[in-house]
Amino acid sequence: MNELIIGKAATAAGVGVETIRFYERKGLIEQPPKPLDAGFRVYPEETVQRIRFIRQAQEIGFSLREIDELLSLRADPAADCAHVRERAAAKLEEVERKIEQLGRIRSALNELIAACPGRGALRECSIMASLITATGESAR
Amino acid sequence: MNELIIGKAATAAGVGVETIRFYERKGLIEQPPKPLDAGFRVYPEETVQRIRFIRQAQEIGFSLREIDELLSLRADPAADCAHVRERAAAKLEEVERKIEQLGRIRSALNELIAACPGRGALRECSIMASLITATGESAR
DNA sequence: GTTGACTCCGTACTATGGTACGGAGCGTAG
DNA sequence: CTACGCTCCGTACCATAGTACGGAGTCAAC
Repeated sequence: MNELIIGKAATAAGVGVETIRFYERKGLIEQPPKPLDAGFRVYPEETVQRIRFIRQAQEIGFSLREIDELLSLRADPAADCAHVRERAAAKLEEVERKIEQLGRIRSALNELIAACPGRGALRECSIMASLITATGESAR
Repeated sequence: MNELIIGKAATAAGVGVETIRFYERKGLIEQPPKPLDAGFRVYPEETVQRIRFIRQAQEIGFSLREIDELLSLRADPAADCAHVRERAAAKLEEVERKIEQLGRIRSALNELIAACPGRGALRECSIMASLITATGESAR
């Protein structure tokens, strides 16, 4: 059969088997029930998506705890909408701060690359210098 | 005197004294020389900037090792320009990937907030759902 | 000239996010 | 029907990024 047992799910998601089990222990993903007739657990495709999301969210600086918070944000008609909205707005602000900081680093990198055009005349320039000029911050 | 000894530098940078020492051990910041006449080390203002940068870079998912790499990127006329350029370009790509992923999460959060407008009619909707529709990804 | 706050330095401990290991059970191919 | 690969589960170990602690020295104020 071609069912998504743990090893295949892991491969599909680009992680190791142990990582999936670790996320299960942490409550980040749900452990599928063990078939009653005693066999191996089968994972839904959605779990693979979920793991991929977890990894990407980690890359941009969210901890597993924060990722869990993100993932459990859901606008359910039955749930407390205002509360969800509030948390989503807070996360949104956080995300926007990150985007801004990344934008600054991007500018600094671009400046650095421009200052060092393969070969030719070049002002001396470091990331820190670019960042300081980029943010307009100086002696204080 | 109002010199930037470690405690003041730490306060100014928003970290603990131990964190500064830790970064020194890791080579992320330079330990200022101890005054010959035996006293406390004095930190330049630049170190405070540097620590602030380190913290911000951490928030967006760079490890200390990567931050060290970022910080040591400098276009020095005397240095190997092509090599610096190459590493800067690689970092830039990484930064751009992060910005994209953050953008997707931002859209998903906005969608979630829109789906849950304080009170009223609402489609059920989770971050994962938003992300999947946002990225156009589906069954596969 | 001693007290109190702080530095200095080494070592130890902590939390997070995994990774490795080992014994027992399951399942399919030959 | 058995050998091999995989699952299952627990426990142990690891790297990263700090945080805490303790004893000795320093500085500044009273």
